[in-house]
Amino acid sequence: MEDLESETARWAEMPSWVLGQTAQHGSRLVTSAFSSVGARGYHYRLLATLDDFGAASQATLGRRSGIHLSDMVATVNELAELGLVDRAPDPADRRRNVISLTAAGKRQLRRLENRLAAAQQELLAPLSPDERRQLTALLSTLLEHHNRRAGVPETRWR
Amino acid sequence: MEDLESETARWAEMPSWVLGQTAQHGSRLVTSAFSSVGARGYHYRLLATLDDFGAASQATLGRRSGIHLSDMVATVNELAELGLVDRAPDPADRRRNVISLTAAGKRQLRRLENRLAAAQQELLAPLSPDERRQLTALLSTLLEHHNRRAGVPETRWR
DNA sequence: CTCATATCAGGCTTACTGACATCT
DNA sequence: CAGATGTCAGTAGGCCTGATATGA
Repeated sequence: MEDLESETARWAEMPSWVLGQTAQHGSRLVTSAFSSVGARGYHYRLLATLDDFGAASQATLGRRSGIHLSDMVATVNELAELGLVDRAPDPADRRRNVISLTAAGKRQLRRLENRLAAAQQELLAPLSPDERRQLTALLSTLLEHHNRRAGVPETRWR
Repeated sequence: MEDLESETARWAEMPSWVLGQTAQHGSRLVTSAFSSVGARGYHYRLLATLDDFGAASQATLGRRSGIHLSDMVATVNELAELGLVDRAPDPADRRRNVISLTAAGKRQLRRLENRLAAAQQELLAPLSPDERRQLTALLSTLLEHHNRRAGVPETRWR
């Protein structure tokens, strides 16, 4: 028999494709989880960074969160307008703004983490606990390898 | 000791994050592989679809390749301008354009597949053959599950 | 009339580039 | 002076929504 059954596109077998498509599903789940409370990825990352490391300048937050300085501006604008963070001039360095988490911001962060956790469950639903460990282990190996090659600075402090 | 070693952002442990970041590395590799011969993802997908299933209308190609009709226009424009595909009116149905692969298009497709294969190797470099199989198996399980839930029509013929 | 086809205009998110004025 | 900081404008790719004109 020939290949009468080539129902599948040839690229559908490429690891990069399977990886990318799966990641897209994950991304969709997370994005819609966030947007259900009026947030997007950058919002969560910035709020979580503030909660983890405390108030800081935008440049520092950018280094800690991996969000570009140029995108940081808009992100802080949006969160500040929602009252989730506070932007105040740094008296010690007049170039800087000190961004801090508000009480409302903390509450929103809690909500986002709940939604995020639920999204993880949904994403991994078809896998057993053991398979989940295998998957994240394999992915982590790849990620670490490529992060090193690309010289990605983990999380930086200053 | 407290958590002096929380060098890692909290979201860095989320499966969706590890998955997404890894996919991004894969995407980067593939994108740069394609762009090294002046192409992008949609170009490859359309050329491969034409090679697999033969000439067809843009609407059909959209269904087969998963490329949106609205993006199909631009993709065909670009490929036609490069002489990689041919766009001709369908005498049987004056609404349709029949898109076909040219000899140059076939050559470009060969190039793209070579680059793509190399990118796969680079992406999976740190994994053993066995680990690669495990990874793609796990990812495929997830992908199939979520594709079903989302009602993704595999590859369609007409 | 309804449906399919092709087109155009636009949006979205993440990531990133460059320019700029300001301050250290 | 070099360097850091914040801001603004704009790009790219992939995905998607909508409106439109045409023809089956």
